[in-house]
Amino acid sequence: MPELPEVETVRLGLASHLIGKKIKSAQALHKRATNSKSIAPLSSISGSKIVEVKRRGKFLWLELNRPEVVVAHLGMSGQFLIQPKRVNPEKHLRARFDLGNFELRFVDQRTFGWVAIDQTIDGVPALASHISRDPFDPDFDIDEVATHFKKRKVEIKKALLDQSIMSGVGNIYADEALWLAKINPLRSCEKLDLREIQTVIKAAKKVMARAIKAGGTSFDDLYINVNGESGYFERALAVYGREEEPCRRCGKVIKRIVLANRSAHFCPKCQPIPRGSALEIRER
DNA sequence: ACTAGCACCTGATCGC
DNA sequence: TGCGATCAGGTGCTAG
Repeated sequence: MPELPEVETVRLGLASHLIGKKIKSAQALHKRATNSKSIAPLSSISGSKIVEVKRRGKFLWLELNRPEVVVAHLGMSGQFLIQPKRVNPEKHLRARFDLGNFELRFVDQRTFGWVAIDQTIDGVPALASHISRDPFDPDFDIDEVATHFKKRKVEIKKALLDQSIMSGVGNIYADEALWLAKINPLRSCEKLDLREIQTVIKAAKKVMARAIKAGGTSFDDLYINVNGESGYFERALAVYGREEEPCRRCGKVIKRIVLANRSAHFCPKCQPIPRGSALEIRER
């Protein structure tokens, strides 16, 4: 569920509540809550102090006053909540961290999310070492990333979802970025010129920056910030979830197709279907 | 190195 | 009221 803007909203919330706090104790409450590659049980960080909260793409981690980090991925439905201790356990509570006056809780309906204790390599948790930089990383190199995209033979939307090329973009913001860039999701990476690829990358950064300002996209209570509040970017979405509704730019009806077993939404006028694609031949 | 396909879960919704 | 099919914001692993 959560993509970069939602994870960044969570990171900001965690940073404001947790920096400088001491973890009295920590425990996992579900067998899938701890990533199988965790180098130690959550309880091993008892007594450590939280120094910083970091993010790369959709991966989050807490830096401590010791070499290990607490790394987490929210999967499709994970959430971190700052809660008074007296609040009853949530239905899908998977792990809890005792911070003294309050608790940090990891809640996750679908259990695709996880937390882990990990070591870092060049400042990045080993569990996230295969994840490329996201567009907000100061060392993000747009020329290098555009060249990487250009070498791929898959549709641009599939490549946007590949976190090893560029991280942070998920199904919502891939569709939104392509709409903003006026590029059809079915266009092949290798047939796009570098200028078009750069337009897509810049559009992805722009739409995610706007979403961060709005506190992320909430369709329901599966995505909420650390205080339990929803983000309000949903009302700004141009194509995602808007099948059969008018394009906000040209008025044409938004189409939905299936790509890589997931929904893709686009405006057939603003984002012309590539010549020769199966979809284009069917439409002729 | 790249790609497709599936597995991993719970819950909401929809058609019958 | 029930029941199966389908869908949902993601990623990791496998085989080719």
